[in-house]
Amino acid sequence: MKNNFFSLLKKDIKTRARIGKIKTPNGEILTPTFVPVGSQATVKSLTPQDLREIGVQVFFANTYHLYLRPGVEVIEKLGGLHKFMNWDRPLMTDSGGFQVFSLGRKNRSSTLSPCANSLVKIDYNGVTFYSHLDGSKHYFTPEKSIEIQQKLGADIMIAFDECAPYPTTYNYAKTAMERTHRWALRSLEAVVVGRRQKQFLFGVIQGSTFRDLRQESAKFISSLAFDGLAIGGVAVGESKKEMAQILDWIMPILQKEKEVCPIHLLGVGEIDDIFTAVERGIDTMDCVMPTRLARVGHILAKRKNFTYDINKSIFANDPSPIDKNCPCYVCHNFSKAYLHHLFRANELLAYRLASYHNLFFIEDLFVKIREAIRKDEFLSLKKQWLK
RNA sequence: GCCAAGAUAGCGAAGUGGUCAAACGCACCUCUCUGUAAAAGAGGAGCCGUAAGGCUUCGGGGGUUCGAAUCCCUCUCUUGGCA
Repeated sequence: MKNNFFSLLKKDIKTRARIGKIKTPNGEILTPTFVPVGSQATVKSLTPQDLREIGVQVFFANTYHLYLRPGVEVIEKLGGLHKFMNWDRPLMTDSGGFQVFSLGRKNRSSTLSPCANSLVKIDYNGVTFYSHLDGSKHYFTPEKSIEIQQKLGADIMIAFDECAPYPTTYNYAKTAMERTHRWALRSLEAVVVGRRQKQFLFGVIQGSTFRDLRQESAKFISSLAFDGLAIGGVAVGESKKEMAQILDWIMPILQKEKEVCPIHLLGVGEIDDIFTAVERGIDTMDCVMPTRLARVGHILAKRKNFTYDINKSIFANDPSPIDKNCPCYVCHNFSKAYLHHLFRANELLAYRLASYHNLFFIEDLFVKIREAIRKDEFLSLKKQWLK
């Protein structure tokens, strides 16, 4: 089964896990895969060459960040995002919706509605927000987000949505979802085909932790002419059980309504979540986790909690690699003691080596996952990792 | 040898009669991080205790005072200057 954009290569016989291929003007993406986050047109501390070595197929830049700095015009003049940062593989841009809402939520007690504080004002048309850089006032609409994303020129764009906070009331979740739906329609209409090279657009499903809302959202968004689907509003504070539940509610609907269509999970990426998501049919997922943890010295490894803190003094004299089972460049060339030292000394190489390894670890896991699905062994791989 | 300045928790450095178990920075310890305002953030940090609280601290010793890191005497050491 295939269309021009996405093809399904293999379905797991026991779960909804599947292997697919996304075809973009800048190359193909074999799924399931991880999408590292590089909001400011960089996966922090890593070069495009590093990313290639690691096996990164696609990463996730951000409309909000790039719009505020350096500005869309700058990137447009310099030939678009790919050229600007010299990344010639697939690229996604987030709509900026998440930032507008989550950054505005400065006061954490005001979780019921982002409007409870003054930094963000939502109206029927869009969102007024203030720059975290200089406090300047800006207005985003679905059309504006799409316009920026088209100028940036990523292969895959995300429709402008409202991510309701957690916890929230049923009524607010419904309001945010309905707004997301209206904005989805407008996002679709805003796309100017042929403006740049072909860009694909993903619609976002919302509905918080409410079953009927999630299902309604899944049906509505998948009924539209999006190239792909994205699930938003998860990993925002709800339990892992709730997140799995949400996927259980909506994935069958999405896969039925839009049979040949990639499904992205927004903002999820802890190791157990990866299995949860892939098992339910998720094709791509982005997350800051591996890169953010790396920068504070939390090293991913196949052990309890899948992470440990290289800053701990017990590693000061440890000659072993940071992950003895990992074939990556860092694990092949440096000791725990060395990385420990780099972190203690605040040396820049610390962030780079840790980020390199952590991303490699995740990418390598996805290689294993794809291999397992191919052999119908996904569940046994999962069992082996999450015992 | 004389004169001057100084000695505060691992280091640096506030404090100059009570609100000081002692600011602040670094280092240290613990925890947190899921569509990146993140090379971040929160907390701890004399000793005992989960806590309430108790006990011992501001170079050593002695004194004044209801009360001293803070005032006085003395010793030791450090740093300048003069011989």
